[in-house]
Amino acid sequence: MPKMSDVAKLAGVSTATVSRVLRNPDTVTPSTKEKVLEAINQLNYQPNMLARHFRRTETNTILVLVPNISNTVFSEIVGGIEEEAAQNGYRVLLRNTNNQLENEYASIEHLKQRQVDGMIMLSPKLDEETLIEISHQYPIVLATAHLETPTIPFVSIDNVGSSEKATEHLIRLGHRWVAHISGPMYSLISRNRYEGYQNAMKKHGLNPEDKFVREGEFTYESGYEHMLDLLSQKEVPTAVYAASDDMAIGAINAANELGVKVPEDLAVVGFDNIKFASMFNPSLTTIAQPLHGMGQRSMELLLKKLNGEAISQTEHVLPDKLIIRNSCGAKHKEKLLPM
Amino acid sequence: MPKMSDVAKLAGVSTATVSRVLRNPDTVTPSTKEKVLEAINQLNYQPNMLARHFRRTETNTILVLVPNISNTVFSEIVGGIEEEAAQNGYRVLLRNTNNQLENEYASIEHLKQRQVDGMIMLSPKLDEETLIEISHQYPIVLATAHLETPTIPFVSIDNVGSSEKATEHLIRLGHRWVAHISGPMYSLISRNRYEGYQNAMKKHGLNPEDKFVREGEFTYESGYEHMLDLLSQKEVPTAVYAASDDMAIGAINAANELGVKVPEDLAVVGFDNIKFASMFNPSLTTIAQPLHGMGQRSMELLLKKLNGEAISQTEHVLPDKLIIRNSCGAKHKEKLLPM
DNA sequence: TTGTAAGCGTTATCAG
DNA sequence: CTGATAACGCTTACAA
Repeated sequence: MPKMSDVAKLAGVSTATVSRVLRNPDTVTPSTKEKVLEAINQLNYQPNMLARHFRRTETNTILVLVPNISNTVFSEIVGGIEEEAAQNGYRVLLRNTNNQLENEYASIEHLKQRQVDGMIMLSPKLDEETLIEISHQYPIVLATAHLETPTIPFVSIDNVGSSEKATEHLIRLGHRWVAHISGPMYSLISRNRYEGYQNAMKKHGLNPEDKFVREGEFTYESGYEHMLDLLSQKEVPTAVYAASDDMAIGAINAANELGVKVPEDLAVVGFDNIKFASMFNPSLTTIAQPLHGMGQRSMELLLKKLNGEAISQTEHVLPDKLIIRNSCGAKHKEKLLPM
Repeated sequence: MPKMSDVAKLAGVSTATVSRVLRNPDTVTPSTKEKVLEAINQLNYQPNMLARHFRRTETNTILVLVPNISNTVFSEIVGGIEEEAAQNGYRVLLRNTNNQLENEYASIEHLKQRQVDGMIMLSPKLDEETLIEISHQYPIVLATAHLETPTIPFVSIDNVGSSEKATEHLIRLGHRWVAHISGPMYSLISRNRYEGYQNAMKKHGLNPEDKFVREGEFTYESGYEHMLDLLSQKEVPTAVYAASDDMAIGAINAANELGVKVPEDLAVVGFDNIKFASMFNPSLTTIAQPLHGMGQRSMELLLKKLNGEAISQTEHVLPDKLIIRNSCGAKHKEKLLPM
């Protein structure tokens, strides 16, 4: 494995010059640059990044913490991050936390030990205090996350508003008994989506009764179980808004299991617009987040942090969109109720 | 940021001793070890991994190349890898190739530049020659891949046999016109699965006609398109075996689109047992690969390579399983035809 | 514009 | 069992 001194020797220059050719080519005379490049070629020299990183205490690599790599929501965000990173000479490495808080915490080690220069956390589960503490020491950005006190840059959508929109869509289709299967309440996102649901209900003079609200875990299984439960009551909802597509699909399958037809007997709206949402039968009406754009924006913010630029705005709320497909029954109806 | 020399000074020992406490605690007297640990604690010292890695020319990190992080097949394999890696003090970083050959090739840089010690490639697209060349220089292992010449350790299932099993299952349900939507033929896996399909057909005296075979790309869209095409012919298959669940789901939706009921009018079998296979309507009959186990095994093999142990066996074929659900119609039939 | 030389923080070798 | 010291390969003042 040839080293820089080998190249220097062959080119008849000093290692300093070789280093300059590699990192500041403009500060070197074309003719010597030529010689050096030729030597590099001849020896098939590759800089030892371990040495370079050590010397410069930086890696040009960022870490993305993904709760669950099999969730298309996250993989699309990662796509946006990678694009922006590549354009700026950064590498992206992913770490799957498997939704384990401990893994999330453990990944700070990568930063502490300087394996990566910065980190983007997708839907972090760590408490706000801990996050702020980390952010105090290392460049981090959050995505699909929301903070009470936006001291750390984060990228998100308006979860309250989008939830309101989703719920209102069901109400305008004539439903009065709209149920909600929420995400876990320890997550601010879940609380926000719940809040949006409540807002919409109240706005239309409906009472968001406890018997129609269930706290799920964003998973298929929890959607399934809670729907079985909701449908086993004396009074049964005619519509349900689930805070994730996985839960919405679970809910639909539970309804089918009980002979309740979707969307005829039960209208369903999900959240996320995962890849499977359009493939499922019935196709899912859902809220789409601008995932790619969210990834890009997060990386832009992280780049600013890495370059020591000031970040004037920490709260980045991007626009979402209600995508109407078949599960809500809108395509069966002639028209919606007025707003 | 305290360094080792700070700890040494505080503990009244040399840096060599501190280093020993950290890496070979048994070679140090308990009492001095105590002192050192206390100093470490007091200073909240964290070793600088960049320096350590540089010095030792190793990172204790491996890279997993994933074609598509949103494919549950891969995420489960990664789960197995991570488990095995963690037990052996290794970190796992992922890199999404997005199915781009160029990204796959580019990721060799991580190895060249020593950012990681080794690599596991999931379903690599690079040609065998290139792979062997890489393997000659760096520790790599392949998973869900198959080589003509098994010079590189790889973990796989018996794609021919499992395909045969899937096709035969349809034949035993009484189908004679069984179509096959394959993966791309540049991939050996696809060719193997196609071979299995052919074997089963011939074994039962059926002619695997070209008009019933289509080359897809493992994607939902390709399954959808090819099924539309298959069903638009004069003679129409009554069963289809798709080489991936994504394609099988696409095929089912295409059939539905044309008013062809699954499984009543068309029996479908997929491959992979992705998470959605059981959630879909109808639930998918499919071949399940022991994904977690495959991940584990790949990491075991990579560990051997990293430790310089000899690998006696390079070909690792794990057992698969046919999972019978609703899409094949077996649950409607009284009994299967004899083998 | 180029070269010299001093580190970066850790580990490994060799004495003691 | 412990300490002194020389690397590891690269970058970067500083000097020429």
